[in-house]
Formats: sequence, structure tokens, C-alpha cells
Amino acid sequence: MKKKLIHEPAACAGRMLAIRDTVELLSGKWKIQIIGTLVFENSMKFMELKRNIPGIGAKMLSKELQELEINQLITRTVCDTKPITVEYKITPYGLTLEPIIAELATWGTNHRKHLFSTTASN
Amino acid sequence: MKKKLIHEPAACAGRMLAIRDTVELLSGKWKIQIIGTLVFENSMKFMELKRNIPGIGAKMLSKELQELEINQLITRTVCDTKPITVEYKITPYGLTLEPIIAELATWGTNHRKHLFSTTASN
DNA sequence: GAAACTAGTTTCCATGAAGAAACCCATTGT
DNA sequence: ACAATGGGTTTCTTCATGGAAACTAGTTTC
Repeated sequence: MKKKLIHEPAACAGRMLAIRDTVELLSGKWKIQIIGTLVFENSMKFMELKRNIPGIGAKMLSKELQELEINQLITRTVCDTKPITVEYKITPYGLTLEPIIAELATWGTNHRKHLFSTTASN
Repeated sequence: MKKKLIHEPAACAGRMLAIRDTVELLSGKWKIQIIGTLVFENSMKFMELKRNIPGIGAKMLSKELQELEINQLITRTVCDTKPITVEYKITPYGLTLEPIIAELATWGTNHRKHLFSTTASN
């Protein structure tokens, strides 16, 4: 039986390409936060999102949402309410990002503890 | 027994903070690629890294490596070879990023297939 | 009629990220 | 003497990111 080579050059290059692809799709200061929120809440209005993500401006939010919609990670639905509202919802495909978001969250949480324990000993 | 509330506001905000922390630590065009390479290869020289990450310039590489070192994700060791070489190595702490890198890689790989199957039907 | 709300778009501007190229230093090879 | 190699740093310049504020537009409330 041929031994599986972890460092097979082609596999390594392909892996790096895949990583680049993912990172590029989630590039920009806010996309991960938006996805993170929508993975959690499933669907939100424009203003709810704006309130939920402190610091983001309307322009940025609208731009990032457009890009996420283009990549089919979220859907945009105009609701026929009195003052018109727009609902942004995560797609099943967008939900496949959940493991990434979860890993980012748990790592960040542990990192906080790590910082505490190392700076406390100074 | 009290039911665990996923949407507990404090937990949600903390989770978003954790995500921001992680993303910020890995911000920049190249850090994830560098970490990805070092998680895979364990240790590399400066020039090896430069060759392995197509497109990166010396300035960027050096800057990103410094930042990663500050955050204790990698170590920098000057080797006493004839033309001096510097070895960059992932730390045990840096290795804890492996799950994130792995998720990014698998998602990116699946995304390629997803793109194929949707554009092929056009 | 004026103001407020939602959901943006547009314009203008400042900062910063990133690339290219030149340079530095030490050593080895020719 | 000169070029090459490894590991950078410095300078200069450009382009993209992103923020603030003003504006549009339809509907409802005062």
C-alpha cells in the first residue's frame, strides 16, 4: 500500500489556493461579523444588523451585504411593511460557513484567557 | 433544568468580540497563508517562505512575520550558518490555529466544486 | 406642511495597506 | 574586484478601504 504523502506538493498548493479563496470571499472588515450574526440569528433587517454591528456605517453594510448576496451566502428580501423593510437571511450554503465561524469564536475566547494568564504574570 | 439560551445577549456579544479578536490577529493579506504554511511544514527559512507564498514581497513577509511573532504564534531563530539564515517555526500556541486553517481549507475546496456545478449549468 | 422612519446611494475625503526598487551588511565564491 | 546569497530595512508611490455627511424616496405621524 502506498503511503499517503501529506506534503505532496500539488496537494499543498491546492490547499493554499482553497484557503486563499475562502479568505477572499470573507475579505473586508465586516463580512465575517455579518455572517457570524446571521448564522446566529438566521435573519435580520438592515437596521437590526446596523445596530447589532457596532461601528459599521450604512454604506459599508449595504456594500458588504451586496457582495455576500452575489456569492449566494445570504438572500435579500424586500418586505411589504408600512415603512419598507428588507430582510437579510442566511442561505443553506451560507450556513456551511458555520464551522469556520465557530472555530474563530472558540479560538478568540481561549485567546482572551491566554492573554490574561500571560499578562497577569508580568 | 434551565434551558440553555443560545441567544443570550451577553453570550452573543462576547462571541462577536471573540470573532473580532481572532480576525484582527490574522488580518492582513498574508498572515493566514503564512500560518497555513507553517502549520503544515512546521518550520521554514525566510527565503523558503518567500518562495512558497507566491506574490509576497520581502517587506510584507518580514512585517507579517514580526506581527505573528509578537503574538507568539511563531518563533524566530537566527541560525549560525555561512550565509546567515533565519528559521521561523510555529509555536504550540500557533498550532492551536490548526482547526481554523483546516476549516478554511475544506470550505474553500468545496466552494470550488460548488462554483463548478453552478456555472456549468448556465 | 414638517418631521421621522427605513433603506439605501452618492460624493467627498483621509488613512493605510501594499508593491517596487534601491539599499545595507556579512560572507563566500570566481 | 565583483557578483551572488540570505535577510532584511528604507523610501517612494499608488490604490483600495472605509468613514462622514448629505441626499433620495415612499409612507406614516404630528
